[in-house]
Amino acid sequence: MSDGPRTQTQPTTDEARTLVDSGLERDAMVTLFGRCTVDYEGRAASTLGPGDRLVVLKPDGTVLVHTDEGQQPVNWQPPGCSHDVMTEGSTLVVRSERSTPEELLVVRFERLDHAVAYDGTDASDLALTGTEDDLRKRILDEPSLIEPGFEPRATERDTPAGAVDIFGADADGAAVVVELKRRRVGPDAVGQLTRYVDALERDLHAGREVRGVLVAPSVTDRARRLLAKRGLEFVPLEPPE
Amino acid sequence: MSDGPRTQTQPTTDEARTLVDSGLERDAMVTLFGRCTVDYEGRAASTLGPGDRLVVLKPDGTVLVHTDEGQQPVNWQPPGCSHDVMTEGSTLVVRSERSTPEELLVVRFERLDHAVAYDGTDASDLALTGTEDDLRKRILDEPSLIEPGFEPRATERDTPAGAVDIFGADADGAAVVVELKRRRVGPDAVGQLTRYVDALERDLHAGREVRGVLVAPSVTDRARRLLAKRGLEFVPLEPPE
DNA sequence: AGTTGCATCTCGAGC
DNA sequence: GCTCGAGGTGCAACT
Repeated sequence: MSDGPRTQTQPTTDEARTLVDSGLERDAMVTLFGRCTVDYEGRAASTLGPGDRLVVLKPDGTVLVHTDEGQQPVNWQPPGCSHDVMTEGSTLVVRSERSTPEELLVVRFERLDHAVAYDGTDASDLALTGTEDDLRKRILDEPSLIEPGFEPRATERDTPAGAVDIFGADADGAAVVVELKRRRVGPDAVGQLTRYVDALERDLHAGREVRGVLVAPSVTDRARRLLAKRGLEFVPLEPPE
Repeated sequence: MSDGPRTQTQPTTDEARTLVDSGLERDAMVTLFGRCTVDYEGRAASTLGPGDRLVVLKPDGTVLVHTDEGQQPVNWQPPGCSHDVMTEGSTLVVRSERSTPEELLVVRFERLDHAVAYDGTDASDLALTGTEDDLRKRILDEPSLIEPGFEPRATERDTPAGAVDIFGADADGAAVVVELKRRRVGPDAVGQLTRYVDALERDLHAGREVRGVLVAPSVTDRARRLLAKRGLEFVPLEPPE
């Protein structure tokens, strides 16, 4: 059963520090809301002036600093950090640090409105459909979706340029490289397919043609032009469901 | 100044619905915590069984569903959605919907532990250094970092394959394409540079050599081999700060 | 609204 | 630990 969350409204810094410390100690998720500044240094470096934000501390070492806009946190720290909460006078300070790479995030609360520690468990896994893997299964199940006579020979076949999604042969026995994308593609996907085709043409007997087929729901104009210039093909196909 | 957040512990569904509705009405950030299931359908589709999660609703239409692990939300909705909160018996239900593309997220709370509406403002912008743009400025400031005699002629020069980061000439007057990356690069960056070099070699007088230079802190083995095979060059350089 | 490429991308799988 | 590519990527800039 649940006790409900430990919550404090307009707490003193000492009260809040205790709530955060004990919360993280027992693997709770902790949220803080108030006016704060944020400094980050690591792979890049940033500063953020004062503003009202929601700060989420997870027991796995994650930190998220969310403003009232946008899906992405304005600042963050990935899982694996060690959180450290302290007081500097009447200021609550959260330091989250990790190594490899060395990164430090510091949040300083000029004003703290609210602190909560949430205890909970989550045993469920997300079930997601409509991925590139679903598209691959669809093709392996019905190879003629690529073209009549297409025969898959390998998935994730390795080349000096990386792993090919599907490698196979056409009705004439020619090698075919298939690159899959779950959504409309641009020039980057053409570059990827090009790399694979080039690598296999060098790997296999010189002179043997290797066909390259891009499979996606659709392509942009520029991508279509690049495909044509490189002699590559496009098959429109969507992931199932 | 601040009244402090409106907060409810173990609220009834009606109480919570009112708090969420009025909170979003006045552009507050709203958080809910409890045992819930999540269903999503749009660019893909997903289901998530019951578990304890933190749900964040932003006034710009963002939804975030966070478990106690990971930096990324297990489910979400981007800005621009319209939130709808309702009750199904004793169950609180949040529906967030948008168009282009058509997407729907539904969160159903079997048990609701806590609801908060946070009022706040944030006028500060993030100041970030160490980006690719900083690296570009560094090179334009001191072109000899590429090589003695290098002269930048254009940034973001357009080609049929996309825009080139820096286009210039070497001491002999030969065309040089520079591709910048703020961090260690793999085969994808080589493919990108290859596309640009190929495009420019066709655009400029045939026969004129176009050099391709990848600028990054470092490259992977595979990327280095691909560079060599394509006759491209690498200059190790990091963004400033 | 569509395109293009960056991102402190994150994440998982493979090695 | 590093490498590589997918992602419901998000996001800004530009057309």
